Amino acid sequence: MGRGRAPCCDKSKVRTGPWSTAEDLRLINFIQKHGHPNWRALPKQAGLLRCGKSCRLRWINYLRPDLKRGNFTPQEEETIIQLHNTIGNKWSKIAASLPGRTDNEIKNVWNTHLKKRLITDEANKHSTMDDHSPNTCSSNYCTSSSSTSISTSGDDNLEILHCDPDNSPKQASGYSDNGYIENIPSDINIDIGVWELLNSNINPLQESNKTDQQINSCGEQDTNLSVFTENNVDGEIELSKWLRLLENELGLTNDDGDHLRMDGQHTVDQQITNFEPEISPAFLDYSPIIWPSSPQYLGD
DNA sequence: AACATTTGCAACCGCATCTAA
DNA sequence: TTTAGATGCGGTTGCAAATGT
Repeated sequence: MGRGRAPCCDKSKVRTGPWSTAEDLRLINFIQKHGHPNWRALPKQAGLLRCGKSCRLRWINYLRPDLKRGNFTPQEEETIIQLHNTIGNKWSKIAASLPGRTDNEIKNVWNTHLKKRLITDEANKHSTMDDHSPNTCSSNYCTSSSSTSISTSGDDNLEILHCDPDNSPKQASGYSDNGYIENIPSDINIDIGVWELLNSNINPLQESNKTDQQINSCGEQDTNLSVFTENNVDGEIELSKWLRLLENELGLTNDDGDHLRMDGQHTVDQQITNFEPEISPAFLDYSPIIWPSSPQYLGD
């Protein structure tokens, strides 16, 4: 161990920053097909202009199908507090005790909520000892500035992965200055679509006249992306077609099938098109998926 | 309404550790 | 056993959204 550390990649040749929908789909597609035996080689094999570490992080923290989403339950928070009290900042160890949660997520929750809450509770305890006033700040996420209570539903907020309009993302904003879309309409729910599409049972290309249902944000129409299977020899072609369907759903193409930026302008990204011309440059560049993973995107 | 500040979290960085040749 | 590359991990940062003034 302890060799001189070689750069993990040539930073000038990789993309950084938020992942686009197409990048996510391409990563998902590749891992579904091939797994991830070698993260370093994966970006090139998958046609992604990303560092292997970035791909790994994206998959582990965001795209893995077994991830839980939504707020932490009081039980989970209690587990984190107890384990942190025992082993400290061993986030991966703590995450191992919380199935579906990532070390990064736990770290963020600790730093943004739990640590502050413990400090507040400690302060309250001391003040209570002074004036014997009841501690009214026992609810979760009750910080000094607000009292956003979290859902305590028994199914750990898994409802957000289904078609619950009340829990759909209220807004997802991108970076208009960089060409990212300004807003994703809340009724698109791309977050739901991806995994439901991946897990569903009807080949979209055999059922191509059912586009509306296939890419339906609610995923109520069962679909099967056979493009994601090893056995499909035309997988890449089918994937391209499927991505086009998805682009249509997202409004990334016009009626003629031309690729559009979300602002309606045509666009070309030569770097990306060099990899796979079938994939819309607009799609690769201008549509970051915003998953409903954070309380701010959830309904009241 | 406009601006400033705070919050929350995805993503990045770099060191530690693991693994295979 | 040594070495180099790959992966894991924890700290930190950047930025959009939320909130306050």
